[in-house]
Amino acid sequence: MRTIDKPEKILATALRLFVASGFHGTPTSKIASEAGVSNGTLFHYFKTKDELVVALYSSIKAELNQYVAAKINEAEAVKEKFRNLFRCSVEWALENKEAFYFIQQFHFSPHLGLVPEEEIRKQTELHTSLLQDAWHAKILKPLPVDLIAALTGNQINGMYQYLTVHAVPADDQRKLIDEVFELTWTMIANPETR
Amino acid sequence: MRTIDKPEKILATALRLFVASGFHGTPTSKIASEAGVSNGTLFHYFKTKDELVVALYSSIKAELNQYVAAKINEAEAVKEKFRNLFRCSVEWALENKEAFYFIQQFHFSPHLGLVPEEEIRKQTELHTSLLQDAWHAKILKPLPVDLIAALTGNQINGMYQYLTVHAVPADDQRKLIDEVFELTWTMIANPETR
DNA sequence: ATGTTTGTAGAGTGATCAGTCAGTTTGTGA
DNA sequence: TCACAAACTGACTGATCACTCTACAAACAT
Repeated sequence: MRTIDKPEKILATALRLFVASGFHGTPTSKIASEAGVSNGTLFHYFKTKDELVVALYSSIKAELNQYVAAKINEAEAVKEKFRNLFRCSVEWALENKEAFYFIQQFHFSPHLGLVPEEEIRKQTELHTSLLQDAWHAKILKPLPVDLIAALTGNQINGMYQYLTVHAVPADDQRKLIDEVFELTWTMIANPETR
Repeated sequence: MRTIDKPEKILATALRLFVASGFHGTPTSKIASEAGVSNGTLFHYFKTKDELVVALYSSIKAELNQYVAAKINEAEAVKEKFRNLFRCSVEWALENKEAFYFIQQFHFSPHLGLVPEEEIRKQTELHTSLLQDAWHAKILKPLPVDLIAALTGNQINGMYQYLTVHAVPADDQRKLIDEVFELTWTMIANPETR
């Protein structure tokens, strides 16, 4: 039982290879060898390749959620919470480009259907509860909550996409992110409530 | 030379299967048989599987562009053009869900790198020229054009995502799309210019 | 008619890959 | 010290797949 972290090493290697060549494009044998484990070991920890893919998705989502949740709770006011959510998500995405890319890749793949309903709910709980609260407090425009969720989620994607293809100095980057957040907030916030 | 439209039949079948099972998840043999052609015929028209995937992407993009371009030119004012662009894109996506899903799937796959630079430019020409014009006329906020492009593009995705999971009556749908467009426009338009 | 090109078929092939298995090593508890 | 389990190995396998090849048929040209 020499293992320090074989499953994690496998997941990390799989992430790198999946992003480079796609799920089906990367053989399990390559994942195993590049992770420094044998073929058998990989299947010892993950019964099937699909299970590996899903496990990778879940672990990445969990990490992202943990990261964001911590920062959100630092804030008091709802708007601050949203700002932190926006900021953190973008920053995390920029610091974990492969992981963020993988999430999107996974989202547009048949593997998404393999994730149990309950897990999906858990993963989105943070966002939904925040949105629900804000909506009930009439802080948001009278639009469907799910629509607001979809729009804000995609604002993050847009911000991320721009910053990945256009290198921007760190200072300007922060400013830009906050600027775009303000635009987003104006878009979804009810101007009548203060 | 019995062919009526075998290449198109192949592309249509490939689209359906790719969306259902992913690129690598669908064998060329299945595409051929479900399209009603032989295995050899498929490779007669498309030298490799990758070429088929890229050809499918190009044809879909071309179709979308043609559809949108026609409607944009109906409008005079810049804002109307943007509105038509937004409306059409969402409507096309809803009427061609598989195709729109495929575009995204393709975008987050290694195949994207196989599309020649020039083709990509052609495909985005419509959007970029429209944005460039608006930006030079100072109609838009003083933000990088590419950022505005990324944000608006993702607004369309968000709108599409919401409407695919929440069935909405056609009338309400139109209203909602226009409402979200107004929000988007407020977000990117320079309030000082009329 | 005759040759040539183009379209179509489908059996065949070599390579690849997910997953297995029989066996070895390493740690653990009595 | 020994028994037992869990971790680990890598050769192996059966299936699958992208792509080829040979053969034939239809259209067209001369």
